[in-house]
Amino acid sequence: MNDEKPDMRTLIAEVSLALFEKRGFTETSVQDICDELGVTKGTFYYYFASKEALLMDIHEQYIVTLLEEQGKILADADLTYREKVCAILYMLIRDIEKRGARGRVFFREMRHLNDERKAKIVPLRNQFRLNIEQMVREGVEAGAFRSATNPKLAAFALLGIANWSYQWFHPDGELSDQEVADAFAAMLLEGIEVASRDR
Amino acid sequence: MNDEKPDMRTLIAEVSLALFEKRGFTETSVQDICDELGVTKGTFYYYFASKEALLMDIHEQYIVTLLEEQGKILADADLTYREKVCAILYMLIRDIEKRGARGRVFFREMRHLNDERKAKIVPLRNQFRLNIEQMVREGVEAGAFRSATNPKLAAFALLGIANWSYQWFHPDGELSDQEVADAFAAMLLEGIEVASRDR
DNA sequence: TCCTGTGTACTGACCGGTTGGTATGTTACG
DNA sequence: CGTAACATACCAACCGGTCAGTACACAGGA
Repeated sequence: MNDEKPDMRTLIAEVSLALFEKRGFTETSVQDICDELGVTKGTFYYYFASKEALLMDIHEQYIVTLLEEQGKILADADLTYREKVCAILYMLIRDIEKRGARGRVFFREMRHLNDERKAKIVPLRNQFRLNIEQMVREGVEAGAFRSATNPKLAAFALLGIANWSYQWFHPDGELSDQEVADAFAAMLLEGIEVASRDR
Repeated sequence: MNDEKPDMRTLIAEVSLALFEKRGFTETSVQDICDELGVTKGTFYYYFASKEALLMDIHEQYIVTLLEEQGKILADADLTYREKVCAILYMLIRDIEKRGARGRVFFREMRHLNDERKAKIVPLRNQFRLNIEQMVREGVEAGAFRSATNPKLAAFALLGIANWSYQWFHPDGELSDQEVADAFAAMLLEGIEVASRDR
């Protein structure tokens, strides 16, 4: 019903996000944002205390949503450890299409938050990684993953593969998000080498 | 003998690199660089045509050296495909210690180059990836890697794993660069899952 | 040996333009 | 009539970059 609620604050955040992604945080002036919306700086500072507060908003929203989605996957008792790896990878790759801009801004512009604000975001970001690490650890204990697996490094590898996709993956390319996620999961789970080892 | 040749141009580049890494390209003013060196802006612009020209210098030096090193590894006929994967990974991880600042600046600040300059760097950057892709393709043909392997995605996975390390790896941590590289190579080559599939 | 010319390396003052941010109106509406 | 939602005008600080001028080393001619 009330589908159209302009909500200037949200509008500012959305437009800013697009500009931050395209040109970067520092390279986007408050004036640029206002020009894009056809308002003046008075409006901006009526809704946000500072340019940095706006950036904080974007960061908080992104990581919190991400953690929620991850939580659902990891808590799902019906999934095997293999399926959890697939699901996390798919979630991150698909994410590029869904909230790619948010993700790119998140990784690239975090350093522009002041220390106090960073201290709120970084633990959340780390939590995301630690959750994966914990899942791998349990997978090792449950016998699903090799005993030689270092859970910490496995988590970093998974995140590296997924997050690096932000640099090249386009949803309208030759491979779909699902295909890419599946291929990555296969590599991480089974490796690319033909068997020539004892097991 | 003539070990000590101050060479102001090199000095400026070194100091700038450190500042760019710490604070970012845009956030580092030419004045900051000059203050650090105790010279004036006139000196800076005597040696560099612009702030961006300096950034280009840093980029060019980095990617060219990297491509050279990679070439040596990939051209080495004595190495197996497995060893080549290990060597590339080790090269990139060890690189973090050796020229970590250069690498971080390279990935983060490339967008501040103008189109013309980017057109010189991007192909070199792509070449690095394509070389890995080609190596994987040959490995598949030679029967060293699974036939199901997508060389393009495998190259992206390898680069993702290695390049993401820039975000967390510290050479003085609990794991050495060699250990990390080996563990990553094992994951990519053999996977983390225990065998439960047909092959 | 002295004088003079010349290029290098650098200084310091300055430019127009932009920045994030603010103080103070003005307007529309409940 | 009061308050929420803006507009307007402005600020000091800073930005990348320019430019005329200069200290000094060194070369060469007399």
